[in-house]
Amino acid sequence: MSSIKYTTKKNRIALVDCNSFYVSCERLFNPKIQKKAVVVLSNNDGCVISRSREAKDLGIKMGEPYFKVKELVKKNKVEVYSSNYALYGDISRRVMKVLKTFSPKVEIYSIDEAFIDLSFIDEKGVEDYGREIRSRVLKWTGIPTSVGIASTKTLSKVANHIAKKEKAGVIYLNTNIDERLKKFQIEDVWGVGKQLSKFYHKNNISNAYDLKNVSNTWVKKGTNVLGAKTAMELRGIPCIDLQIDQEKRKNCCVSRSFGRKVKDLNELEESVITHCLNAAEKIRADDQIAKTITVFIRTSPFDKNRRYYSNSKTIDLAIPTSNSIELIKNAVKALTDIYKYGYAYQKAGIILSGLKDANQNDQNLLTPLLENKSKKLMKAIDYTNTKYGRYAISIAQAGLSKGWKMRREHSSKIDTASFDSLPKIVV
DNA sequence: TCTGGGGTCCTAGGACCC
DNA sequence: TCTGGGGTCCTAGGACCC
Repeated sequence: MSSIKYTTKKNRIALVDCNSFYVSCERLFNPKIQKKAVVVLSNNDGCVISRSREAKDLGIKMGEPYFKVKELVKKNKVEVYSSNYALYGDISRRVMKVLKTFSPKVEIYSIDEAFIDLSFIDEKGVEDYGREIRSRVLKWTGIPTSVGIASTKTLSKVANHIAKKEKAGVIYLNTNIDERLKKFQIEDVWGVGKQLSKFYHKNNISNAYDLKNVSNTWVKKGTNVLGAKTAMELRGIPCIDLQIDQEKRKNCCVSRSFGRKVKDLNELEESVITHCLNAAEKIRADDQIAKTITVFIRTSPFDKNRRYYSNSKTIDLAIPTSNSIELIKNAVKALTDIYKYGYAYQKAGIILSGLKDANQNDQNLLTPLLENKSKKLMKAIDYTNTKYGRYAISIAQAGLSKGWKMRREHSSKIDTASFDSLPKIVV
């Protein structure tokens, strides 16, 4: 296993994970749903993606299609919310800011969780430190969290999982590790998904302890280097480094399911152009340019009565760019190539890839000339849209009707950037 | 009727070169 | 009839994550 780098230094890593994050965000601004069963739905009100403890206890599963639990929801008076990512993103930034007061080394792993290096904290004091993290985040942001602490990222994930399950708040996985791992199902291990679970079960590895005790060569042969890293980490040998500095994204995807089926090429075009505008704006905000653009469309994979069609087309851009007009031109070309008449489309999207810093684009003599021409226009559009709201300036092809737009029937309409939605206190 | 969206990393295999 | 071998680079697709 010489190919896997690891250190033998004694680490302490905490994983802080917000409890039912989206639900907790909605609860912040709505005291009435504090003790109630609450769920938050994915885009298009499609699936349940966040559940309060009470909703979990009712048997509502993560990722379950909303229409399948509608009856249950009605019967038990579950509060239902469409997702509000602007709000969750804002609260997330506040939580992360608090976490950074506890350690110089914080990896923001997702919208609702972060790894924190606590190696500098004494072993005896680390559990108390974890409790302090919980209470400060709760006090300063109102968001409840669970904290798992262990010697590797994978083990801190295990500890966090246990903390949530046992409602313990903080778990420091330091003693009786093997006993804990024996009760930890293999499919719950970080990095073990559906396929790997199947493979491990077939080979009589059914819990984390089993995986910890098989040979590295065997794991690597049967899976890949990531599988072997997971096994090593379960042994307490750190193989997955903390990623402190936020690297810029390498791809940028914007896609949506439609609120209703779409057959018409013009409507598909409108949606693709709208996605294109959003993606271009995103990468410009990071000062990036794209090398290629991919357009994809598909019909519903769940509709058994109709033939499934899914296709995508990637275009290499002659000159990498973040220019909306240029990107749209290529997107429309790609869409026309893959569009087939007669299908009821369910989703469309675009992916900008091969992203790099705009100022690195120097291999082409023409580049500065062409880029400058449009840079000012793009800047003006971005500025206006930030100041006066999304879509203040758009382009005509993006359409105005947008009959294909997604459903959002349960929005709380909370906007933390707007005074209108601040809670009112009546005295 | 109604099933999300946005990422990362790894690997196999093709293209290409000498 | 007989059609090298080894290296690099790139990409599509798969698996995983939240």
